Amino acid sequence: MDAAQTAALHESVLAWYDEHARDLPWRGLDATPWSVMVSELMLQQTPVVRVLPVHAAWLERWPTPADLAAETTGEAVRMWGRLGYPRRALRLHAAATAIVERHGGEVPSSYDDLLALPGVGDYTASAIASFAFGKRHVVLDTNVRRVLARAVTGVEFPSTAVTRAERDVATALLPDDEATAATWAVATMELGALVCTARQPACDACPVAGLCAWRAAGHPAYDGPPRRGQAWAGTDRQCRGRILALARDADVVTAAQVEAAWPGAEQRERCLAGLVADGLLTQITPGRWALPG
DNA sequence: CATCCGTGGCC
DNA sequence: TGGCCAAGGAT
Repeated sequence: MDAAQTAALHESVLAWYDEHARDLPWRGLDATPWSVMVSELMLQQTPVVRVLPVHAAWLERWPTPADLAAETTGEAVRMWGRLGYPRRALRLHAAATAIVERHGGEVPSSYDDLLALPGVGDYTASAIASFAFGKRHVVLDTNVRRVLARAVTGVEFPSTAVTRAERDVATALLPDDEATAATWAVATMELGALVCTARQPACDACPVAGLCAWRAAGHPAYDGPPRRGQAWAGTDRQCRGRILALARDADVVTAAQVEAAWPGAEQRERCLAGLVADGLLTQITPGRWALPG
């Protein structure tokens, strides 16, 4: 993609975002870095509509990292509700503690400091630095990867893992100006979330349809390696979810309740032990468990 | 690098 | 109906 095409791509996406961006709470002018950080952890593998109410309740109860750090991890897990992957609640709590200990209670602004926090990987560190602090970073999430795969590379879906070539493409497209780069990051994500979707891309409504390599090639079908879906029925994840749901909804969970929730004894015991090992559950007395206090 | 880790909605 | 997907991270 040459300089003129890159400029056209920037202009089209940024103009589209200016017009169509959703008014999400963590994007408001009054949104704190902590609000942005909480949203990013919650949004990992979780749809926006499900995050909205939990994010609001979370910020209401714990407006700063110090507020959360002063709480028990069990309360964080309970507040997490049914967002899924509850270890994220533990990581957010641990991150809040680290922020208090290492950063005076303020969410750090540098990529490296963010990356060092629990639950913060490359994507989340880049996203917080970019969205909360206006810094210039390549923000490669599933949406951006799909947009670039289609518009630039001309394939329907990106590879399973981020490749060097893919990162090079994203880096080459990142606007030089810091503020513009930050807007570009959120704008390309939004385009992937609202228009260039995985299942039914709305090419008719796409601001870069005229520049899209995948569309120009006639929307060739994906021909890469099969993208494995995650099994669910009968897995440890389902079993763990059942058990933890009991603990969220009560002060104490008994062995009888756990047995009623999952028939297989071996798997049940393994998952129970796993939840305790992960810090999601505490054994109070033999046969009785609760969220960590 | 492959696998594990929740949950719910959609076509 | 069930596979697929949703702002990934840790190991």
